[in-house]
Amino acid sequence: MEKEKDPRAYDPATIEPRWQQRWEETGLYHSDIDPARPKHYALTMLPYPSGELHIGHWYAISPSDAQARFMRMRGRNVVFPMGFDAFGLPAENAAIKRNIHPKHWTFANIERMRGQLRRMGTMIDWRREMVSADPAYYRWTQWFFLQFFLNDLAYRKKAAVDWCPSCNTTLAREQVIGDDRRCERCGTPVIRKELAQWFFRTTRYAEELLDFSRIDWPERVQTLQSRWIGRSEGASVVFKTEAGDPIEVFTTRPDTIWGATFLVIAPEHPLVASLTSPDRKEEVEAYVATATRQTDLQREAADKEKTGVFTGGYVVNPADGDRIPVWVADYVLMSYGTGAIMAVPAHDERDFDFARRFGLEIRPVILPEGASPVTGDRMTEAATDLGAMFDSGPLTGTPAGEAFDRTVAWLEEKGAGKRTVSFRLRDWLISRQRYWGAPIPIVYCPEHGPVPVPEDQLPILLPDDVEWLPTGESPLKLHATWKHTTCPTCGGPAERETDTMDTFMCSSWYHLRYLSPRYDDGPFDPAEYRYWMPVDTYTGGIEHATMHLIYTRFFHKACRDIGVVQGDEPMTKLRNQGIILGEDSEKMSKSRGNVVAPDELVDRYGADTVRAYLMFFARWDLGGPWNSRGIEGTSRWLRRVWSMFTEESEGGTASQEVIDRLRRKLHQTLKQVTRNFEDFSFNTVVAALMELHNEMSQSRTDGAAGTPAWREAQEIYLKMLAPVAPHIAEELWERLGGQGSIHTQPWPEVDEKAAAAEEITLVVQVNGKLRDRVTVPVGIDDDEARRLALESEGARKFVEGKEVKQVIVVPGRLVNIVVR
RNA sequence: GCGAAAGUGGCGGAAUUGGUAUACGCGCUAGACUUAGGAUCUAGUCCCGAGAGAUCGGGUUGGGGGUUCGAGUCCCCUCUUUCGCACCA
Repeated sequence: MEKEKDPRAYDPATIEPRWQQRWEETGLYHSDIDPARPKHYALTMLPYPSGELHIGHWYAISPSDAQARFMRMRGRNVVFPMGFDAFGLPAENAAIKRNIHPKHWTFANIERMRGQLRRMGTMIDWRREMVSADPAYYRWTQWFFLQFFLNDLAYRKKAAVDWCPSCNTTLAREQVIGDDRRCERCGTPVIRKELAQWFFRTTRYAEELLDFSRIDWPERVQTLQSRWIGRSEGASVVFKTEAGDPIEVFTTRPDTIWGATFLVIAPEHPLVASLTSPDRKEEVEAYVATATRQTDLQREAADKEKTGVFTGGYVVNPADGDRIPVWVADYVLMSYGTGAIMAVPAHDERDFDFARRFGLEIRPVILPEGASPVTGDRMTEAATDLGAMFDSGPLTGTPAGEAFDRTVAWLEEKGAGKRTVSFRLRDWLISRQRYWGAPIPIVYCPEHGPVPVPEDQLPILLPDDVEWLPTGESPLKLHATWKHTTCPTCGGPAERETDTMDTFMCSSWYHLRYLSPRYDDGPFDPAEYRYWMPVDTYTGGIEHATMHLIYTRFFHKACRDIGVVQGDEPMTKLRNQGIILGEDSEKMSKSRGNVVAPDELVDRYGADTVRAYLMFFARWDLGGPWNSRGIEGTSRWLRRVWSMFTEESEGGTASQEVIDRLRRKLHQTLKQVTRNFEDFSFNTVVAALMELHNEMSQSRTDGAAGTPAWREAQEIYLKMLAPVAPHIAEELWERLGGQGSIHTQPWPEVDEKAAAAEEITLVVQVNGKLRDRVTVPVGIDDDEARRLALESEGARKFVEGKEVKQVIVVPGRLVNIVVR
């Protein structure tokens, strides 16, 4: 069944490798500083070298590449770099499973993925590649850690941290996902562990991170980040224990303070022991022990009935001097606010539930508008709406709108409280008890405590000879010699920090290393920074909204304040692609067997077809299920384009009308494609090119081939096709006799005159319903349009015998006749 | 529970942002070419009704209401799906 190959047929398997090689040889995609041209930094999120590129990588990268190519043709000096986020757990897991060194596994994967990226036909400048696991890179990751340490942005603290028992490491808060608090990577429910760990002070930037006014990021990402940061305005109020110890609480409703009938503190609160009376000691300790042992999953289940225990201690409400009991309950979290709340059951649902359960007093002090007064024992639910204050001492009668401000002012005057803002965001835990990461450049000296490793001793290299089986301790700790060193301060014996850094630390600054990956005097060459930064367009998945995309913004702002970088934001414009699902509309996974392998598709259709189909098959920001039949249509289109450009055709006999129609469609398409590329609306780019191809085919049938207009259409067509399908466009450009590479051609200019129609179809409506269409000259005046509409046959049938009340003329579009 | 996004033919989707709904592609139907077709080409293809026919009428953007000369688009209510957060004081 072997079929004879037609030598004239479109054969991507031949032309694609040929052009890839030629582009590489000529350095077509090298981008260097050029002060004469406006720069454009196009960045797409770097892949993790997991083995090979899957279709999701192609979906993220190839449209981003097309957009970058478009910007280049529009006259920008575009840099489109690529690298590998090469540290991380999968390398260790693979190493354990296959008994190969994580380094070998990782770098073999990188080699393979580089080849795939080349095969994709990307405009990557490979001279700028960075690999985060390369000592030349992580030397500077460690350097950044030192800058943070020296500027009080990194600190070590013993705290209850999230621990993944499967990955055997701590996780940042952001890496714990879902209602059942699972590990972001492996899905195992996390547990709590008390450990001394390194943190970055991300919370110091909480307020600034909420400001998106300088960047063009999707609303969705802004919302996700804002909610993650979780800003609440309120007041901190100090209650005093009978022993005189202050207990600070945070409340968003200071106006309800006269209704506070008890206080609740978290089981981990430092004052639990001192508040507990001897007779309650046993019960309180038992409760605290249980609460601590429980996972957060069990503790934070929202529908769980509230538990708690009375400490036997009391505090004084600073508002009215009332003595109120202190309870311990796990519905109060040590990690938010101050770990203590004033409970106002009348006006807070959680406090209401708790008070009902334990028979505590419910004392209403706010009357929401329209509500009628009730006593506490008759309330069926908390009245959480704002309202006028009553039974509130000197502030009784304060209306809803002023309640908050006046109470805070009153408390401030008394020295009992002040206005504060609380954030949900927590500091970033960066310690990991794993081998395959950048070692934290700290030495512990018995004399001097944690001492930073001097800059000139970086990088702290990872040793190759380790046992990387996870034990819960860092593998570096178990190495015979690695951790033993001397104190940089006193020269005495000391031990290295054996934890490594979260890989999100590596990916927080990779866009800077691309600028000068071999630079030795700093993390990046300042001259390159000045020219290229900030990133103009950043593309990648939305799943990083509250992880990488918060970290990298924090990192940039922190570095700005240290004086390492300039500007307030690292990435000006962000665009997210959606997710490609399997053909069964389920998430792709090996176990489901619904994985689409891009290499097989390239073998069968060629990279250009795969690129074009990925741009065409769905809205880029939404993604959707794969359709293996759909790609045939895109393949067919490129084959037809090939034929249209390569087949000899008679022509030159076309009428002026045919020529005009061709040029109109051509320039209208150019206008649309330009706009769609700017908007990342890739599916309509391809659709428009298909439409224009159809029009050109028709024109050729009508004798347009061989005319100057045909030649113009061919050239513009290829230029518009070039970002989408770079190989076929380049090949056909050469065959057409084009000068140089098509990828360095300027983007064509729209001929507005050609695009404008001489005649338009005027829609005639009667009472808003389409009744006729009339062809009219383009500049027709309203009166004439009205006359033609009223005379049109289609309209007359519906107007006859009725009174014309009104005629609406939308110039160039339609006439609507309103009758009764 | 809170928040966000989406709902358009058999399917993926388009609609210049309030002005011809269903572009483009898949699939399907018929035909041509062919030893053959899961290749290629041509024509057709939202639904209902009438007509031999060209055509003609009616309906249609999850559902219901509203604003407007005119609504897929704006407003209100509602349903469904997806995602994010979830005892955050």
